[in-house]
Amino acid sequence: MPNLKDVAKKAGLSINTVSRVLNNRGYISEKTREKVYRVMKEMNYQPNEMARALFRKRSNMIGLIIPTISHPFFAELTYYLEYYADHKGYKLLLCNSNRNVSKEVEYIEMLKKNQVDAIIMGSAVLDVQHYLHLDLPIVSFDRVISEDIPVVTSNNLEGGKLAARLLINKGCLHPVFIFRGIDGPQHRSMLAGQRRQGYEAEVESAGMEPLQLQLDAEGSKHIENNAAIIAYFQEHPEIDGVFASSDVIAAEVIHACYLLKKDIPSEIKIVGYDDVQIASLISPRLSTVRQPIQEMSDSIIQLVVKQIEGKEVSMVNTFPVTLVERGTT
Amino acid sequence: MPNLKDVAKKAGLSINTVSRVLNNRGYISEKTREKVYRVMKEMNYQPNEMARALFRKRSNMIGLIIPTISHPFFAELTYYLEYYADHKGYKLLLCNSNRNVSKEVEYIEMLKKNQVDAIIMGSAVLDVQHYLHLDLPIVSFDRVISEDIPVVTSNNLEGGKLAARLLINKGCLHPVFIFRGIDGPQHRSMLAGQRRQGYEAEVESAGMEPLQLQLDAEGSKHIENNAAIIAYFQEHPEIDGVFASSDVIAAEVIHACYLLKKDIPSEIKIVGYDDVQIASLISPRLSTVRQPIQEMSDSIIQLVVKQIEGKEVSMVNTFPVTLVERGTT
DNA sequence: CCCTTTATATCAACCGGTTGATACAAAACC
DNA sequence: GGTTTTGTATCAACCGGTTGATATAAAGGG
Repeated sequence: MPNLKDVAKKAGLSINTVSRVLNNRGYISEKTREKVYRVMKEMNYQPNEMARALFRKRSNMIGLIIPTISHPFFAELTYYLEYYADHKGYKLLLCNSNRNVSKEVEYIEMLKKNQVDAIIMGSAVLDVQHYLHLDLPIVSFDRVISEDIPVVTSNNLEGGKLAARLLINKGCLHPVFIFRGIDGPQHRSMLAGQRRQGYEAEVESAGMEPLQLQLDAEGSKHIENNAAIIAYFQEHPEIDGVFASSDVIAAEVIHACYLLKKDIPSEIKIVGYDDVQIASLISPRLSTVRQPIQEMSDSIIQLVVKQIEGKEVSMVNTFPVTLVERGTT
Repeated sequence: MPNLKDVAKKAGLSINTVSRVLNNRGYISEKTREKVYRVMKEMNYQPNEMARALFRKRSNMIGLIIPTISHPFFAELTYYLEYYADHKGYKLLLCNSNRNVSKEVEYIEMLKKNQVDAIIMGSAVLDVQHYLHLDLPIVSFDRVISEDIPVVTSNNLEGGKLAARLLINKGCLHPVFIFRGIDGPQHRSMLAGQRRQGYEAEVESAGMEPLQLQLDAEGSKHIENNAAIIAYFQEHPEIDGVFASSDVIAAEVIHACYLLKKDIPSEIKIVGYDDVQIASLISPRLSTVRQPIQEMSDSIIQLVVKQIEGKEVSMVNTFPVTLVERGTT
């Protein structure tokens, strides 16, 4: 690969002059400029962005840490994050933490060593202290890390209420909230926990008992979840409505119903959360609480860029959710 | 952020000595070594990997270009690619091309400027010529770019045959192959086209006509696909089996059957391709041709690393597929 | 005790760029 | 024509590291 020196030599100029052409700095004659461009094209010269980054102390890279890209929600989120990052001239470094604490620590260190300009945390199992001396712009997703780290989230409380209200309005008398361990009460700071709270509030105010079923956090194997859901349905045959904390869990619930030959929506109604592709792909199509993933991604990137540019940002960025009624209610 | 100079000053040593400790080069006394480590810990020093990369001409970054991370297949592939890359000390730079030619060109240039050590092409709509003067290790996925660029793929021909044979064995008399435009005959070099060929060969040898339905390449909107599938089923009521070129398409077919109240598997049988999460999430669970995504990802990373290290690699790497029979056949 | 090893630390050049200060020439002004 | 202004190109230092060559001191050998 040719470098500036090669270009300069071939053009009969000094390195700095060529660099000046590249950066549009100082006075350069048209003749010189054209010659430089010509030679660059001839040699197929590409500036070394690493060298530039080193000098400028700006890599234009953003580290993205999520539990796993194979989850549809994070896949869609990441798609849009990459889209908006690219628009602003940033590249995305992908990290799957699997919600593993030590992996998260390692990735944060790695990203810092690699001079990313900012980190987007979509997985956050670490304590605040780890972030204090990080000295790097961060945007958190769906979890409050600390008061001075901006967070982007959907209105989970409202989402929980919407889902509960829909089930109630459709005549459910015994709805249950089904969630993964990670989304549960033990992780208070996890904003997704508010889905549960919204659901509880609404169900209680309708004079019903807010039932819950917690699936094993690690048991992402469908079989285990499936067994747990089926067992729960058999123990509680009165259940006639489900609010699942994600569309993927809702799909598992639907499958359990299929196996138990419970008809949807006549015998049991189901509401998911997220509105990812799978929601409109399964049969019947899933009623769900829609998070505006694209807008949220846009916001995340904007917050990242603003912070990098040293501007003020708002700390809590909550996006409205909307109810999407389809075939399961 | 402290740098080597700061560490050296605080430890009362020269920069180079400290660098030697970091790199385990030359003779260093235990005392010196310990002192350096202590000071580094005290200052929370992290070496600047960009500077190291600049000198070593090795960024330890791999560029990944795929159509879109939001497709479940690429999401799972990417999950494992990141996993194995991380194991070998490489980071992944994510690029969604949307199968857009100019995007692909831009991304390739960007990756080159950013000094990635190699590129994994999961999207490849470009001509060979673009890759010729790239002068960078490449591994292609599911598409032969040129003779000297290694490719990793599943045995698509065999997969097509397996699927067709399953449908035939289960008694289908009028099976149809449904695929997206991009996977079709016009892209001969696309190995996924071989799924069709395998299917055709098997169906013909059973004395039946190999029917086909091509969905709009761009119409990734479910609605359009759905309408197309439903229309096809209404025009061809004799259809009693479907081989879909991906699990996502199979899900769309299942949904069309749900709307048309065609019972699966009694009235119509369906086989997908990939065996991604969604296959075991939909109801009934999808029979499909399984690609060994994890092993393929491992192989891709191995090919990448070998090439970076200047070793010889095999050009064609075909992985066996297996039939996974579930509820749709 | 001198000479060779062996251990330890430093000098200086380099990776591929950027940029403030500066030299030099040509054009513009009075 | 001398002086200022403006245009053009170069010098040298820097970003944060790495490394071959070299200097210096301590230990070992005869």
